[in-house]
Amino acid sequence: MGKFDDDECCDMRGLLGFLILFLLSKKSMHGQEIANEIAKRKGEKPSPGTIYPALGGLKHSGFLDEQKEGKTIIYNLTPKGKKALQIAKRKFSRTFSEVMES
Amino acid sequence: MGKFDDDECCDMRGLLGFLILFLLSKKSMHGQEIANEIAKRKGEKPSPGTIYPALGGLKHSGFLDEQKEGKTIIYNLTPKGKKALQIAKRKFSRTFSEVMES
DNA sequence: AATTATATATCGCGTATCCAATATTTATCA
DNA sequence: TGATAAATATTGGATACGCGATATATAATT
Repeated sequence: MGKFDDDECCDMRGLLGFLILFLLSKKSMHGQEIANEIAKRKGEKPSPGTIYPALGGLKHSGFLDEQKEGKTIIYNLTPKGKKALQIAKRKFSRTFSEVMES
Repeated sequence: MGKFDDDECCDMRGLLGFLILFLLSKKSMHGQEIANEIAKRKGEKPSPGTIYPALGGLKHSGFLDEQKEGKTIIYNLTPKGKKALQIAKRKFSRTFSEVMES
């Protein structure tokens, strides 16, 4: 039936890769840290089946590199990732800048 | 086979419904006007197969009502739509507020 | 009235997104 | 060492997203 419940619209899918790149641009982190940062912002923690494929995709595209550290894997932005983030940020800002104000 | 080309990341899918609600909160519009507003921001005009189903979904969820005016259909936010937008805007801002600054 | 243009509607398709469940690896602790 | 916990990885499935193509309705033009 209805795509949305009650007074909830817009499940805010998408932009996960973008958000990950942004978070990593501020601080290198491992997967669980990233998931927790996202949880702080969106209210829901992405499941393992969400976060790790997303990280894998970004890595596969050359935007991230890894640095294994015992049990965890620290992700960093590559230069290509930084460039991609800049481009995406411009597009994001053009699209949504007005939304923020109010 | 990489999901992203070259230095493009994050195709910015999603949030179309949210963007439509936001645009309609500023001004009642018909479908093509909305599509053009989105084109101005995102750089690409959503196709008919994108915009009309999106509008239909929002209407079906009770967030919009229509007002037929000759050839066009003017969409307005319902009270429920306004409320949903407020909720979504809070979530959006919590998630992405830091991205804007820089 | 016939043609053309514009707005809206719908269908089929491919892909992305995300989750739940499960498995695997590595660390820590009893 | 053996058990537990944490981080990562993978798989399968449901849903959403968005496009292209096509179809319909209404308006404007001739």
